[in-house]
This record gives sequence, structure tokens and C-alpha cells, in this order.
Amino acid sequence: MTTLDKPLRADARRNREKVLAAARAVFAQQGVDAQMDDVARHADVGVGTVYRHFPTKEALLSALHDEHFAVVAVYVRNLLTLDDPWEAFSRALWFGAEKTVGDRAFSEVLTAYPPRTCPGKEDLLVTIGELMDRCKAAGVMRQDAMVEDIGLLMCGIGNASHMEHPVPDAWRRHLAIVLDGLRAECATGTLHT
Amino acid sequence: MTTLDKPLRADARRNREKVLAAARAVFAQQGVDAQMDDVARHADVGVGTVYRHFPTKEALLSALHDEHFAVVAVYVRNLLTLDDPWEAFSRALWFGAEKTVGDRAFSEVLTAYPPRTCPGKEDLLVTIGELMDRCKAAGVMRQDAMVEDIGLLMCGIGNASHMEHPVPDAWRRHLAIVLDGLRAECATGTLHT
Amino acid sequence: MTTLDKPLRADARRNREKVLAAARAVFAQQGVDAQMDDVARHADVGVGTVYRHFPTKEALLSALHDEHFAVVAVYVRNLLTLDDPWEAFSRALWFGAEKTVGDRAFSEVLTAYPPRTCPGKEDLLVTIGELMDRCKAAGVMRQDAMVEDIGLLMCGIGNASHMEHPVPDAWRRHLAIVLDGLRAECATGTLHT
Amino acid sequence: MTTLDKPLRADARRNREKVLAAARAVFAQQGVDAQMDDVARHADVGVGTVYRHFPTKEALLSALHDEHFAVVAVYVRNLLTLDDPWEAFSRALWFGAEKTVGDRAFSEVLTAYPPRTCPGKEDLLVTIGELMDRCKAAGVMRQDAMVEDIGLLMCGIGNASHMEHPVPDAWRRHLAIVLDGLRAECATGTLHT
DNA sequence: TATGAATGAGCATTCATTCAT
DNA sequence: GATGAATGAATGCTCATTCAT
Repeated sequence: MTTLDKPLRADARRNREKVLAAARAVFAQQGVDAQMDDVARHADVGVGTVYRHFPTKEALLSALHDEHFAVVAVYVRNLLTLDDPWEAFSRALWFGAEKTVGDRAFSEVLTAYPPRTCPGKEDLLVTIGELMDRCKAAGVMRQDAMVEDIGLLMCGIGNASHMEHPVPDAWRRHLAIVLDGLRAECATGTLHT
Repeated sequence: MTTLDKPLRADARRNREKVLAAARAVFAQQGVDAQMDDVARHADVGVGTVYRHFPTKEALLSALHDEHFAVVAVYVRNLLTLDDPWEAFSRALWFGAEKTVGDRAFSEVLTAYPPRTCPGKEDLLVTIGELMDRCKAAGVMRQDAMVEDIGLLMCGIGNASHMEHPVPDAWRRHLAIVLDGLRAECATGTLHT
Repeated sequence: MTTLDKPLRADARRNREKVLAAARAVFAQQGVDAQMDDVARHADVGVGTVYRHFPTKEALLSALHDEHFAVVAVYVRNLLTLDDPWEAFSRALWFGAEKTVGDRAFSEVLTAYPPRTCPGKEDLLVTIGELMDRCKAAGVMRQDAMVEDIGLLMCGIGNASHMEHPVPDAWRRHLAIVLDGLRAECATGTLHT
Repeated sequence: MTTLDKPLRADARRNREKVLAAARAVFAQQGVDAQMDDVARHADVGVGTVYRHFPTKEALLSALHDEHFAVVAVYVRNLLTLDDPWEAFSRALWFGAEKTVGDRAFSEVLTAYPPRTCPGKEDLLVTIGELMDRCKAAGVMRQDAMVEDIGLLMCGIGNASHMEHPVPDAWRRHLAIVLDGLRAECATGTLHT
């Protein structure tokens, strides 16, 4: 009784996972312009199967998007138990970035208009907001930082991560710089409003 | 030997400019997926004319890319005359960002593989490198910052600038945070190598 | 030897009827382009069950076609007992038309090539022929009318019945005009041969 | 200055005609389910050319529909000069039927919902109405006939014309019967309202 | 045997590029 | 040289039919 809508036969669930896994890989590598046929090929199923589980390409991309946020939201929620607020906040960003870089499609979808919302995203926003409040209360984060800035910063890191850079995994440098820029001692002025 | 490769009749040059201007506007707004027909329409010429000046869509996009870097490179080169190195460096980034945000296609092209190079980009890299060296020598920039990081950071700002954010022109917040993160006093650790 | 070819378990027969009933409704409303899945859904069975009883969509449509003619043939055969030949003939057409209009698929199948034949159709043709002979003998039907004309006329009424018309059930007007046109006194010339 | 919207280059107009001619032939023979690729092949052009002139399949079908009515409307309008009203009316139907039979797609489109309207159709309705009024005034047509009935009757003839019949061009028999049924002396009752 | 998930050929439509005018 | 019509490979999606469960 855990999931009331459609128990879903074992093989169907298995195929759904195969499709999702393939879509994850294909869209991550090629971006949103990857073809549905390619997803099907990678999943080793017919296109029809892809469409049985996800009625449109849009729906498949959305599922990936929502899943992404759900995973991150759960991880970050667990960080609320940490004592050190900055530790919790920075771990949240390191985790989120790690999941974002190397996923071309996810970053692309993030900039789509209108922006897509989902439970995980809303939950994440709340949790990140809480972590930021704690950081500000502890005096370790600049007071003018907004929770919405985090999306911007992470989106930037995700997109930029595909550029060439002499240092491998250069996104770690990018994130480290951004994190430093969010610290209280670093604020040299007030952010644009 | 001013312009040896192509005398180029006056009207031809005029058309080339019209096409470039239209392409700038169209690709900036719609991204690299904008259609060549749309560019032609905006330029008020036939597609054939677009293709006469730029053999492929790729070539047109490249021209825009190169021109973008050329403009920024010239601006930044002039900043070398400033006494305050941080002032010069930050002005470079503010200028570069302002040109980048609102140009969907440019940010997208930056992440393409293989990365496109051009005189302006190389020149800019050199100049930015010089500005960074001065900053580091003056002790106002973290020692582990690399010139290649700047491309990453700017690309991130450009891409993220299209996201929704309660504050208009939120990219200014983004850049301000990044700039703070690059300052010497902010370095809390060593960047990943 | 009542039903030698297939004992057919009770539940199987029941399913066959459910499928036929659903197909009747669905194809009547949507025409031959209705989907097999839709038929299955209306029958509250899986598509597999539909295909167990009817190997192809074509076969299912044929079954419907044959059944239609069988029903009409039986009805019309009973009209042979009527004394008034024109009464019998016109009742046949009224009955046939009533069954045809509102069944999009049936009219469509009638115009398919090659034309499908079936016992009911052949029987009906014979009976209608007999009724027409009686009418002609009684001098109430034009001598040059052929039994094959009736199929043409009825097919026309069936197809046209889906058109918009200010009068509801306008097919009744259509049939009335056709019937008048078949009467002996109306013949103003000889029909094309 | 005859046609203000788009003079249309000579070759373009030629291709437009080729496409229309091919579409006429292909849709007439195969019905509305014929493929755009097939139309293109028959026209000896690429599909892109078909789509340049007609943005969707629907638009192409509509063009054919409208053209059909335009041709008939012009012909019938000229019949207004005839003295004999029945002669004029019957000639209108003979002409309309001749254009309709053998055009599978046209008959199919006629029964589509919602019904498509076009100038030719409206003009034709008016003209047919006028011819019918004259017939009724002359006492040669049943008083209860409506102009809307004519569409029904013609649609029926068009659809039925594809059936098998021992007499070639059997639609002529069909139309003759219908015409007789419309004559004043034939009315045996009042048409359903 | 019933089910409905899987298959994949088929189809309308798009768009970078070519080429006749 | 300029024009914009023509091309056709590519792509998202459908649906009759098959087959594993």
C-alpha cells in the first residue's frame, strides 16, 4: 500500500529504471538536444518503451530534473543535524555541485523558462535557507546572501564545468572561490538589490 | 597591406555588418538554436546573403564569438594603464560580465567542445594574466587563482544570468560574490589542483 | 454439431462478446481509425485478449461488418411475408439506414477495396432483389433499378449522415428523397448503364 | 497589381501548381491518409517544398477543398443565365458530382467536424439556393427540399462512388435517382424536420 | 489464458544548406 | 552578388502487433 497508483509489474519497473538510467547518461553527456532514439538505444529498449513510461521528451527531462532535486534535497536535509552551520552549508554545496557538474542537460533545464518547480526543489530551498540562517546567526556568512543566490551560483558552476581547464575537475576551484565569497569576512560591499 | 585578403565592395561590407548585427541580436536572445532564416529576416536580407558571408552557422557563431572577445580584449587592455591593480581587474570582470549576460548564445558557445580560440581570447588571457599578477604582487588577490579560472567564473555568470531571481540583474550579486572570493584575505584554503 | 469448430469456454465466449460490443461502440463513434487499445479499454480487457479473438484489426472490423449484414439480412428476410411489396422494400431500407447511420466505421469499410463479402450480405442482396422484383412486378418501382444500386444509395446515406445539417437526423430526409426517386412514377429517364 | 500579397516568383508558382496537382491526384486516390512524402514524390519535389507552400497537411487539404468549391461555385453561378430552372439545377448537380466522385479525400473532408467553410462553399450555397427557389416557383421541385440537403446528397454520392458496382460510373445512376426524388411530382410525403 | 508492456516501422514536420533565377 | 525557393536528412511521437509474465 506504499504506492497506491499503479503497483507496476516487476519487468515494467525494471525497464523504467533502465530508461531513466539511460536518459541520465545520455542527457548528461549530450545535453537536452540528445535524441529519444539514442536514449532508447542506450537503454536497450524500443522507443515505444521510452514513450510508454514518459509521454514526451519534456516529461522525461522533467523526471530527471525532479529526481535530481529529490536526491539532493534528501542529502541536504540530513545535514541539518550537523553542529557546525558552515560545515553543513558547504557540504550541501559540494554535494549539489558534484551531482550537477557533468550533467549538461540538468544545467540547461535550470535556465529554461518558465523555471520548473518540484517538491525536491522547494524542500531544498527551505533547507538551504535554514542552513544559511544558521550561518548568518553564527556570523560566518555574509548577511546579504539570499537563498536564491545559491541556485544562481550552482547553475553557473554546472554550466561552466564543461569548459576546458588545465586543472581537472576545475569546478572544485570554482566552488571553493564562490564559497569563500559567501563568507562573512569577505563581504566588501553590499550585494546589488 | 591593410586588408589584403578581400577588397570587399562597399555594399558587401555593409551587408556583412547588417548580418552580424542581426545575428548578434537574434543569437543573444534565442541562443544557438536560433534559425539562420531568422537571422536573415532580422538583417533584412536573404539567407543566401548570410551564407555568402558566413559559410556555415558555425562560422557565423564563431565570428560573433571572436568579435566578442576582441571587444573585451581591447577594453581590458586599456585597463593596464590604471594604477590600482584590483580596480583594473574588477573593472575587467564587470565589463566582461556585462557583455556576456544577456547573450545566450555566447555562453553556450563557451562550453562547446572543442573550445574555440581566437586572437582576442588569447590577448585577453594575457592581459587578464598580467592584471592578476599585479594583484597577487600587491597582495590583494589569492595566490592560487589562475587565469583559466576567470573564464570558468565568467561562463558561469553568463549562463546563470538567465535564471529567475527576485532581484533584477542578479548577475551583479553573482559577480560581486565571485570577486570577493578571489580576494587574498578570503582564501580559506588552497584551490584544488 | 451445433458448434463444431470451437467449443469455446464460457468465459472466452463472454470475452468475445465484450470485445465485439466495445468495438461496435468505439468504431461506430470514431471510425476505422479508432485504436485497438481504445477498444480493449472499453471492453475492460487487455489488448492481448482482443487479439486472441481477432488476429488483426482488419479481422475485427470484418467481424463487425459481417455481423451488421447478418442482422439486417435476418430482419429483411422477415419482410418477405408482407403483402405490400413497396412497404416491405421501404421498411428494409429504413431499417438498414437506421443501423448504418451513426456507425462511422461501417460506412467507411463499405467503400474499402476490395469489397468484403459475407453470407449476410449475399443473403441480403438476394432478399432485396426479391423485394425489388415484386415491386417492379407491381409497377411501383422503376424497372431500371438494380439491386446493386441499393448498396450505393445506403452507403451514401451512411457516410453523409455525419455532415452538419440544420435538421436533426437529416438522413431521414436523404432516404425519403432516395426512396421517392426509386418509385416507378418518378423515373424521368433511363439510368446509365 | 492583380494579386497584392506576394507576386511569387515564376518557378515558385510553377512548383506550387505541381504540388497542388500532385496533392489532388494523391489525395483523390488514397484519401486523407495519404502521406505528405507521397505527395512530394508525385510532385517530383522535396517534402520541404510542399511545406513551403502549405505549412501543414491540414492546410494542403484545405486548399484542395477550397479550390474544389471555388471551381464548382463559378460553374454553377454561370448556370443562373439558363432559362429552364430544372435544367440549371440538374446541371449544377451533374457538374458537382463529376468533380466529387473519384476524389476520396474531398468526400472525407466534407464529413469532418467541425465543417470547413470557404468563400466558394458559401457562394455555391447561395447560388444553389437561388436555383432551387426558381425550381420551386416553377413547380418542378418539391417544396420541402432544403439547400442543405444538396450537400448531404452530393456527399453521399461522392462517398458511395468508390463502391463496386457492375455498371461503370454507377454514380450516374445514383445521381439520377436522387434528382428524380427531388422533383415535385415525386414527393410522396413531407420530409422529416 | 489474460494481461499489458515492448516493439519499431511509419509519419508529420523542421531547418541547415544549396542553387536556380 | 543577392535572393529566397528547394532540398532531404533528421526528430519527436503513434499505434498495430507481438510476447514475456
